[in-house]
Amino acid sequence: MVARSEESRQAIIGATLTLIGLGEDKPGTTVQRLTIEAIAKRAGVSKATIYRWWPSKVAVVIDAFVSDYLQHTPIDPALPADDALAAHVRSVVRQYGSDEGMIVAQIIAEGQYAPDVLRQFHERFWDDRARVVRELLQRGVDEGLFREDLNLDIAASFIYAPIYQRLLLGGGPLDDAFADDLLSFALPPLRKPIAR
Amino acid sequence: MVARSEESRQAIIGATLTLIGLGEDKPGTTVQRLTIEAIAKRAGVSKATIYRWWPSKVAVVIDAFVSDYLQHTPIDPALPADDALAAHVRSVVRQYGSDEGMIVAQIIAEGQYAPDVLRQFHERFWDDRARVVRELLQRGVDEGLFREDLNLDIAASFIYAPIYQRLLLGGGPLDDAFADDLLSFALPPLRKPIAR
Amino acid sequence: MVARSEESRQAIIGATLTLIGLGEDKPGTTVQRLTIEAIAKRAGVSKATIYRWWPSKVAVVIDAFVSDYLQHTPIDPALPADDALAAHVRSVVRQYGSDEGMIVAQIIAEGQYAPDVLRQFHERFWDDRARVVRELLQRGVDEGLFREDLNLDIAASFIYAPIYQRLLLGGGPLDDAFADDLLSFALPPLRKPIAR
Amino acid sequence: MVARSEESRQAIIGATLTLIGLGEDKPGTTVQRLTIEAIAKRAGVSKATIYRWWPSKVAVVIDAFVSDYLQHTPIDPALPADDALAAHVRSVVRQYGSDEGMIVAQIIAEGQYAPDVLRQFHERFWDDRARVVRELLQRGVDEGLFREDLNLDIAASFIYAPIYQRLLLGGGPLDDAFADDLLSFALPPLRKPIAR
DNA sequence: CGATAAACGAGACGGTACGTCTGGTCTTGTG
DNA sequence: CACAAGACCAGACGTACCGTCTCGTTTATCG
Repeated sequence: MVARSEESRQAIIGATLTLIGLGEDKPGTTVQRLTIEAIAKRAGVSKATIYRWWPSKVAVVIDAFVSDYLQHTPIDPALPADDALAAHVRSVVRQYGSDEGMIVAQIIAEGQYAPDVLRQFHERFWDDRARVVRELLQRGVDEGLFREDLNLDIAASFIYAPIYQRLLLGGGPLDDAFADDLLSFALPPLRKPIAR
Repeated sequence: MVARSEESRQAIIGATLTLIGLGEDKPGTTVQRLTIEAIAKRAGVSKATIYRWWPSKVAVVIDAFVSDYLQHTPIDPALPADDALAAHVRSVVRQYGSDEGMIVAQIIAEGQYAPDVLRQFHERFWDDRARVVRELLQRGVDEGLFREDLNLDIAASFIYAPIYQRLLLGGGPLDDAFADDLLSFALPPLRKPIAR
Repeated sequence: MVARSEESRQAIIGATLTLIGLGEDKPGTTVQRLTIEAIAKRAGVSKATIYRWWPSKVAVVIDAFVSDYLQHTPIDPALPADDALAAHVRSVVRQYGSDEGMIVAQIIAEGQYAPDVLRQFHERFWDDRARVVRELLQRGVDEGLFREDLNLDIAASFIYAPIYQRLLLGGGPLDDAFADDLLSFALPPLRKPIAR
Repeated sequence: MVARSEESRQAIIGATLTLIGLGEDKPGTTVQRLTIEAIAKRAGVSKATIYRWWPSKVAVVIDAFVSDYLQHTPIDPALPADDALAAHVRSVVRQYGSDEGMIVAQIIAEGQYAPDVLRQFHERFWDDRARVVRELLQRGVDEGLFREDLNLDIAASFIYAPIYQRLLLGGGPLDDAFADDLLSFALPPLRKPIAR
């Protein structure tokens, strides 16, 4: 018995990142045009080795992206919940406005054809972030900033919705101005109504 | 000079709809797996004829979908603006919950790799609907139902955002319950604050 | 009824000659790569017009070649038959060593696939020349230079054979040296044996 | 590394022979109409496999013809040189009068457009036969049958010339009568002049 | 410590589709 | 009504990848 070669794994992931334009050098294809053959060639690895360990090229892309590239957009526990949420949203928007956004968009695109890709996307991207935001919203409720009847799931999900919409459908840049528009639309209904 | 053959056009569009699962018979592939070769074969048409009139398979799909299939989700002018909006949202959600939604999702997916697909999507799907909703929102403002400082563009866009999110990212069914959640989240911030 | 357009005919023949590299300008394709479409385009003529008057592209080539290009290699009646034959052979060899030879070779090549092309070749190239040579051989017999039991048909044909062999199979240049080799091999057996 | 599949090679060569009409079954196209796609289909082989190992369809044809089909027309060392030559010529003429001749003619035809085809023809058909005939002529000289000043190259080449002429230009059948005509024309000049 | 079994590179293989090209036919409108 | 313009069907072209497979070759354990 021989253990899986960590060297090969790294080579494959590195080649993949380079090929989709996230590495040092800059070939820069799309996920659609990325081929297993190209990864194998650039990684100096046999096609069979890739097929042995990943079920599809998208799986390699997700693996590469998550394990070696993804930067987290943490939430500042020192800020009040509404400000922390605003900061988080701006950070996410900025992240999705860069090359990373394009890859995420392409992964979601591939997910339209492969349910397990979408599942992977949820497990490795979405769930963590949604949970963090849910907790933040709960904190806001606890702090008396947000209304008590808030449906955390729906709220957390809908705050992100316009970001993904713009990422996937376009219609304008993912920049700070957009983040501000988003916040000015989505924050008010979260707030506790002013006592009257 | 010889005019374009309407017969061929119909055959191509019909074959395309059938192949992606929207026709009478039910082959039912995805847009990704759909091939020009298959369309040509089923339409009894030469590949060259397709390439002559459409730049890509996605262009054929959009054309087929819009011109022969798309059902409009009209807005009832007799209802008050808020009720009309609610009815419209429920209608759109229901539409996207069906086979049509899958095709829209796949078109958007292809759009991640071809900017002009996304542009086509905007021109032939989005713009009309966004305009209609904008007008509806304006009517709501005029009727005194919605707040006067409403940014119509942003509002119209963000109302749709959760629908596309669920369509593309999953996370639950596109059904009436979802429509209600969406409305209960998105409608309140539109309303004119009750005079205090 | 409108008469056949001589203007079109000339344009088609001119375009064809140019395309196979015998015209003023020098595109220079082979007969194989020559297409009716290209002829039509360059002649400013519809494809249908060509198909109406010629059965195939090779027919156009033969027509163009024979009617507007072919140079005759006449036989000098002032010379003794053996010298006249030698001059004629040198002239033919020189002609076949040029661009014309390549076209003849290509016409013969096409003739392997179309019997009527070969027939045309005989009728419009070969028969005249063979007859002329036969007459020359007869003259040689009459003049007492050539043996009386000469089979004129066979002799005429076999004198040309090495020329076509070299034209079609290669093996060396079609130049004066070759003509001399040919003559020194083929002339002696024609001659009347020296009385012994 | 995996070795080349002899099975595939055989299938391709067999399919090719059948398609050009030399196999058991009898489709019988010409080399011109023969397509790589048809070979691949009939051989149950991928097009890529053919392209991997042969540069063109004519290369496949030559390979198939030479390696699996070509019959040698040996020279009988027991006969005197002139009789052996006559036997050889009759044998070659008979061979070229059959289906094999048609294929050879078509290969030469293709050679007009591809120099390397002609080169292959020389290397794999011509050179051997020419050498054998040269040796035979030499033997004839040694035996005192043929003249001592014979240019072996030219003589060997010119003996074949009328055969190729009739093969390629037609003008009559390649039968024994033709072989006899050829011999009665080409043999005498080879012979040593009778001492006078 | 030598056998053995997995992991690996290399790449051949049967397939499928690509987008381009040509052939030959047919249609329409113009001079 | 001959013609140009060119749309059309048919299908081959050569290329690129797919995913599977068989090769040796190379380790790393285990008997």
